[in-house]
Amino acid sequence: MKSHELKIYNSLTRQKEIFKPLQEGHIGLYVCGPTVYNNVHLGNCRTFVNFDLIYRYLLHLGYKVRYVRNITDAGHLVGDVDEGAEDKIGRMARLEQIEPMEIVQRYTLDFKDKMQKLNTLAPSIEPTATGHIVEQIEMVQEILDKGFAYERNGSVYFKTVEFAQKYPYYGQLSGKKLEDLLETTRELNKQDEKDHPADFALWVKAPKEHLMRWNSPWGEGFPGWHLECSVMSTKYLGEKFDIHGGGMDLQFPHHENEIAQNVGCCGVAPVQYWMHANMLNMNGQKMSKSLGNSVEPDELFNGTNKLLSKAYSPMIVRFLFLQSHYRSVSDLSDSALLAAEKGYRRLMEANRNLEALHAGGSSSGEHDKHIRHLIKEAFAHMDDDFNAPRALASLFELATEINKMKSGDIDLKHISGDTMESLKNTYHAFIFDIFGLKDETHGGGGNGEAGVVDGLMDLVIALRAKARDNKDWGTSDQIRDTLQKLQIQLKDGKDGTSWTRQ
RNA sequence: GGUCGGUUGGCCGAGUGGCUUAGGCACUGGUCUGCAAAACCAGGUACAGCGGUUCGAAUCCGCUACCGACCUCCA
Repeated sequence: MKSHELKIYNSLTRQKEIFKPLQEGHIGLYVCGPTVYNNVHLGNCRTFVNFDLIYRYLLHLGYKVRYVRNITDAGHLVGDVDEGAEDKIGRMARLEQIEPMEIVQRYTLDFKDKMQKLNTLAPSIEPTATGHIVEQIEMVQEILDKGFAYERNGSVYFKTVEFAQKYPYYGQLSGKKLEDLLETTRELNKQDEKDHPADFALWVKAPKEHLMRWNSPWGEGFPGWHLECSVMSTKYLGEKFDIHGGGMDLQFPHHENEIAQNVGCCGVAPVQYWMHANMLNMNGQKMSKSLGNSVEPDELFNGTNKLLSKAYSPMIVRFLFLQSHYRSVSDLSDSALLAAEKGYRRLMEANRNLEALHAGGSSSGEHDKHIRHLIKEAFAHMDDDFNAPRALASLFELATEINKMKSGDIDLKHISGDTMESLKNTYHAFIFDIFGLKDETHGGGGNGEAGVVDGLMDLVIALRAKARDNKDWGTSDQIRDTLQKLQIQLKDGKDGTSWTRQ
């Protein structure tokens, strides 16, 4: 365990707090995952990359983390329960005339594919709502037993108002007052069977045409959307656990209701630190199909969208996400992606330059001190509510130092071996372990071909060097131009030629 | 309408009371180079508007304008 003082912004208290796990050295982390009724939304990707960063940093600090991220494959409705709401997955299944579980399978695979491309670590557990119907029914029963729910025509609703009167919790997370909620909620319409508009469904009676249905003590139905997270976090992380995350838009009502369910069932507030990741815009506006500024992850990776001038690899997208803080709105645009690509390449280049450097002397001068300071600073920024953009800025300042060492502007004699080693460790840890980036500017595209490509390139570069020694510019340029067409760029420097993929 | 958040230089994006030159991209100058590209080094521009608190505010308070989120099960 590293001795860091980690601060986390807690949505519940609206301030940064020093992080203390419930159990020394262990962390329970729950993140609300996707509803698999469609290709994963790019904004959703940002949220999961942000929590991947958080997960990775906690691991880096030496914590044992149990990271649970659910997959919602039932219960998430389109429209309003009272007006013939339809399950999102059931709806897609009906439209495409296939089984709901085919929808679930298709989009779960899509989701995992994108998560893998973005180099996120797999969670420890990825439970599904349909895999926990029994547990959900049990929790509904417990809440009924505690008196915080009522059955009505085969559905079960949570008594929000009574709950709010007994416990001080309701509205705390989202900063809402129940009176305001009641005031602004629509008039009760005649079909509404709930006692209060703020009551929400724990179990919903399935209409005749509803595809996804299970038996329960209250008849055939399906679980309310908020319930699965309460059930699965409790089952895998306990009644109280450390961190619960999700997108900002889940804060209300999803997370607020989740707390109510947990407290109503178990009598304790479930979460120590609530964390919410902010939204992703496209060209300054919310990404939406109606605005015509929607971009799918695949379109981004393939460059098949009108709003983009070219394809951007997943690592560039990940880098872009790292450049803004998780609690800030981030704006995606073609120019932002182009800028991210350049920045990403500069960072990777600096890292390769660093790897080729060898530790210098014993004396330590001004630059040695500066480098040590920047290293310390980079970690301090991560400790301050996972401030990746600031940590990244420190790495870029170190990049300048690295490049100066390479060019000889900084004499390696004035850099101690310890500092050099610490610098290499820091760079490696940040880029690959914490930021979760991969160097796509070199190598053979996986499959263990990197070594072969490197060897071939060494050969080609050596042959070209020979031609250049003979002033055979024709051959030299032929090699350079042919490689360029293969997206490989040769870079003639003072101390030989290097190359990168474009 | 209610609640909450935001408005930083050409663009993106950090920063919450006094030096942060934040950083990235773009731009300009230079270095390197057979030519070129790339790379590297160096440099400038900002804190929505008005008023207040303070010795001192991008940072705190108030008002105005604009943008956004949630409230209506899009992360």
